[in-house]
Amino acid sequence: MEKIYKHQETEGKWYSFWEKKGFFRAKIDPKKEPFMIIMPPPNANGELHIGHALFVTLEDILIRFNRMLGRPTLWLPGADHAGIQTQVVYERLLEKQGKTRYDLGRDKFYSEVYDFTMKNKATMENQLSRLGASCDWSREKFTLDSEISKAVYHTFKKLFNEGLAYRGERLVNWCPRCTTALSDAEVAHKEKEATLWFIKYPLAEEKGKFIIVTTTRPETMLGDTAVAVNPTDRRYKNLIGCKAIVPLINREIPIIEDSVVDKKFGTGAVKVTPAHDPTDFEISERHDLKRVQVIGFDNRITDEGGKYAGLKVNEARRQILEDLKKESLLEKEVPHLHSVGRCERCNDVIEPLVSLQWFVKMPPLAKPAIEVVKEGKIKFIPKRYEKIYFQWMENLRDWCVSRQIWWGHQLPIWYCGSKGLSDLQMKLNNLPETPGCGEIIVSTEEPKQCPKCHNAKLVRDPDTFDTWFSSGQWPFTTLSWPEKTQDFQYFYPTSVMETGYEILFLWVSRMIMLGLYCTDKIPFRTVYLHGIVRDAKGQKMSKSKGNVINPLTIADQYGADAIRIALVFNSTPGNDLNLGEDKIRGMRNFTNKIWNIARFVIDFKPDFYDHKISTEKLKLEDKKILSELKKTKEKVTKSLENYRFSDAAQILYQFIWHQFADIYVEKSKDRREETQVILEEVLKVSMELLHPFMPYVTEEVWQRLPHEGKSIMVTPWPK
RNA sequence: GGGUACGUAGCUCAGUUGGUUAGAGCGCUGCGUUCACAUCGCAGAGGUCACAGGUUCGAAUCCUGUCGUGCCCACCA
Repeated sequence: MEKIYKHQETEGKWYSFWEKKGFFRAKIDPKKEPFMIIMPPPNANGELHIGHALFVTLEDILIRFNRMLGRPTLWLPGADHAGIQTQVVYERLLEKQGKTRYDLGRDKFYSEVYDFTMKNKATMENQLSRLGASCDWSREKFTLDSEISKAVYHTFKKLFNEGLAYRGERLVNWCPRCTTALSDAEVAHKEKEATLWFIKYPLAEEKGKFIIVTTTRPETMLGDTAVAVNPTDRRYKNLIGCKAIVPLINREIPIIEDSVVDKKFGTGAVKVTPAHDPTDFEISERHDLKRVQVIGFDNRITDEGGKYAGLKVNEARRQILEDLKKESLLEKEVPHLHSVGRCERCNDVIEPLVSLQWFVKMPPLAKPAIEVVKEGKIKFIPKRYEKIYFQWMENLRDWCVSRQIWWGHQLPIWYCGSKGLSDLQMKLNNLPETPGCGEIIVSTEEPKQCPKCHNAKLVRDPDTFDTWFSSGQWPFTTLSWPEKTQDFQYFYPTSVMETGYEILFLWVSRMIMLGLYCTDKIPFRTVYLHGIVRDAKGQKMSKSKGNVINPLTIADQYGADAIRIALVFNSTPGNDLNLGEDKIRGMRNFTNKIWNIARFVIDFKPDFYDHKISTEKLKLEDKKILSELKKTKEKVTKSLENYRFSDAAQILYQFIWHQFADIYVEKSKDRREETQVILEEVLKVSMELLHPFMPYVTEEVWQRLPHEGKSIMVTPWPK
């Protein structure tokens, strides 16, 4: 054997060996209890990053461990079309060529993005393989596969028929850059230093007197339809019911009372802009106020804004402040810290706007989803995330599932004639007006005509589903639901959902809700949440900081085994982990240590030695290493059963390096004929225990030792 | 404002229901290469477990408070 272990030569060899032998393919055995993980489908719009390497490692450890335990084991891989994110990525590529999606048109854009996605998907599959992912490629799925789409439509139809999906005009989070509505979960709030302006609104009845309101967004005053104060605020008691005048546009608006107003904030009087602020929208519902939309979907002031019409929001703000100053209506301005919502995908500032969208009612879906966790039917690791989950689930607003983008599942909704569409949809998609009765038809297949008026010219809703609406059904759509296939019957509910804590709300909660709703069963029994991989100093990895560790480059350099074990060594569930090249190098050294123990054991060929361990001949050191091996077996098994990957890895590291190599191997040197069989046994079992963590080097060594069976991968877990 | 987590060796972090001299990796110091491995070995230094109280026979671990840090959520006009 060579002096140095060459991962470049072994890794590819063993992966294709395993694949050819069909070891990744799950086989149903009704007599045995299955183990199954649905792989969180990576977004097919780029390459794998270190976060993917972490999930591959954790899931592959669980999969290989359970497979060796003899359970029929399925790890189902997939890829996500990742709606908005992919569309943003592709639009940025187009931008470099000076183009927009509108230059291509919907069909061409879709097919280009499709090709782009397929290319990325193929790259990622290759990268997953390189990391040793022992998933069942024969069952691979993509979120836009036709059966998956059908299942997604089926679910929506069910929701619609049962009154849980509805269309409504609501205040939604609007991303001007993506030109789409977003769900609450897709908006990231960040604190920002801003200004709080105090603006004088003249009183209509008393000349020369004012009520002073405070705002961080003076430009929205164009859409003010009231001034609100707290009912218990004595300062304004006799103004309630009076009128104020919105400066610059001279609109007369009522002064009203509403308990949502905080007396202590600013002057205690707030301007109410129902069309552009969630709180104000609610006030308008309580007081039946008009909603004047002054900011358009293009982020410019609408015609309602009088002389400011057509200005961009920022320009309008500057102009309005200037004009207010001229009229001496700007009382003062003070620095103010407040949070601004941004689009999670493109980072543009979110504009709350009223628009007609499709929603899914949350409370009826959330209730059972809370119960199954409370009852312990689904367990979270670590447990503290259960509390975070409850808090979120108990305060859910209805879920806006329609997106005004082109990349994704187009809504399975048809309207009889264009009047079913909103003005926004007509404009964004440049659609012609067509006659019809306006009937709404939700169907998994294109309907031939309107059931009401028999009009055959139906218009399909141009919007697409929120990506998370389809991925929220991933645990069962991948198993061919709603058909009750053998795979579905046998493997569902799945065993573990292993994913990052950052998508607890976006994804995990939706899977639980939709899983229960669609299948009447929990989608998985355990939720294991991992943290974010940071650099050696705990900084978030980013291209601009130049501290990104590319898992594939690192795997080339140090081996997939090294990066895998580095990712679990000394890290804990639910917490972020720091990873530097030093740590990976250290694990490469561990790989080489294993290799050299193997050289010592395997390259020695005594003329004769007994191939069975005979208890009478055992010396103290032999007994010691064998009993340590036994303890190691027990501890590693227990740790893996309890998802304590780091413990298991450290136990093995300590045992192999410090007890086996440093002590026993040294002591064995004087009496090789007697110890050879023990060396072989200890090494073989060590490899088997380590295999889930470091699949390649363990296979390479195992194959060179006396063994039964074809591969370490399918050998029984040491007892 | 609410929630949650963290503060342990120079650095990065483990430490599962409280129990003997508190651990690992990297780094550091000294010595050592024919004889598996310098991607190595041997020996070693280094911590009042943020701080202050409390519970206990016993606390890094449980409780209360203080200081500091991170993250999440929220209708912070």
